[in-house]
Amino acid sequence: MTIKGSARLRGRPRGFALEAAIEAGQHLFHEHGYDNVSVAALTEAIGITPPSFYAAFGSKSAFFKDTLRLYSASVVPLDRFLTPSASPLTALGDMLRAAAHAYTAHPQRRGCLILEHAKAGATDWGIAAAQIAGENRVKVQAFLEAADIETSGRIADYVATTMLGLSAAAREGWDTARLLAVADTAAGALLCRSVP
Amino acid sequence: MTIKGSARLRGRPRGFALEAAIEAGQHLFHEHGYDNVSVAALTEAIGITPPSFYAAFGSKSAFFKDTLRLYSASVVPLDRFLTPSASPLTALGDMLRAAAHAYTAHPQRRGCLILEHAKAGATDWGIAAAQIAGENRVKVQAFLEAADIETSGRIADYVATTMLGLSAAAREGWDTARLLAVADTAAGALLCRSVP
DNA sequence: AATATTCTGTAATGACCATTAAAGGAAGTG
DNA sequence: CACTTCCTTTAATGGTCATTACAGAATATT
Repeated sequence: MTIKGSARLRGRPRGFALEAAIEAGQHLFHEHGYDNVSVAALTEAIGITPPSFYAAFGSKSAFFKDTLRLYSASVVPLDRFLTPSASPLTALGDMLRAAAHAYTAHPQRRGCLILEHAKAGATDWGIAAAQIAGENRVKVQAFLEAADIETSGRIADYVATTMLGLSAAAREGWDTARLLAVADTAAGALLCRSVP
Repeated sequence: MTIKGSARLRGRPRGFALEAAIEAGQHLFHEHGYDNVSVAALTEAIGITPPSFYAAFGSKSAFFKDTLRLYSASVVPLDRFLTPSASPLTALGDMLRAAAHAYTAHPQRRGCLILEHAKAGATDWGIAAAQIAGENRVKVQAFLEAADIETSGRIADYVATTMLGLSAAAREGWDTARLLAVADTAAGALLCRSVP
């Protein structure tokens, strides 16, 4: 019944797959939010008991950070859009449109797992989410600076705010078409008077 | 020690002011969010004990709805901007700039109390917040339709999303200048290619 | 086979949560 | 003054929460 074989380990083998457990937790956190997901709900979804959960992941917040890592590595392909191919501002518009799609792709799990957890106060899991969000904003700004775009900070802030708005609107239940129209409008704003 | 005299009432008079209590609760909810404010914290801030709280307000969520009403009646002067004075799109831009200011006016209590609570799942307090947010969006759209602006729904959605983004960015700690620059960019987008 | 090591299950821990039962206090009405 | 009505206080209620002792089970090493 062993599943993941990094092998070489001594004692009783783990009876469940780490990655599948993290994915199940990611889905729960994404749908309901950190505070509304209990450890009991997590262990039931994974199919294990609390001691197995704590032996494998340490704590609820540490497990949440694992799901954050999996999410940012798999769901948000930021670097796919930040390539020096076409016009940089067009690329950002495409990124906004992709976000509009991604944030409404699954009827549950609306919005962005990272952004929706980045406003929590001083909790360590909120800080972790805010840090990833900040790193992504820095990537956007660096991408603009590399393309010699003036007011890169201002445009990066505008894009980041629009992503926050799209994520929040998705969580309020807006459908793909409405979010896509908003992304189109924002993308047009980038092209129109980007350096006022 | 009676404070508010609606008089005419029979029994022992209430030992605290209703409105001051609601304002204190509004500040706590705004700073920490509904779930992170316990009834114990509320009663301590007000200076009363739980039974007085429940006798006066019924429940925590009913009290929160009271704070929502006070907030939307006092803090968000939406109708101030939706007057048929200048250009409608300019008015919306001014509204966005005012939001950027309001959402960062108090170092605690960042963002919009209503918008930040409008994404909660099926809780009655979340539904109440979402309803107020929806009503405000309808007001914006009606304002645009009254001015014979085409694609009023699309523009209302763009403005609503921008407000959501501004509120979320404020909660992440952005200062007034950054939010104001974002609002300027969004306001420019409204004027530039509003009917694409 | 013996032992060390790691996982798993049952069941509990203490903390906090929203809410309330019961009794006493303060005002009005008769 | 007697009585009703409403507020306030103390102290509890049952529930859920994240986390963990403890004992048993499964694997590796010796």
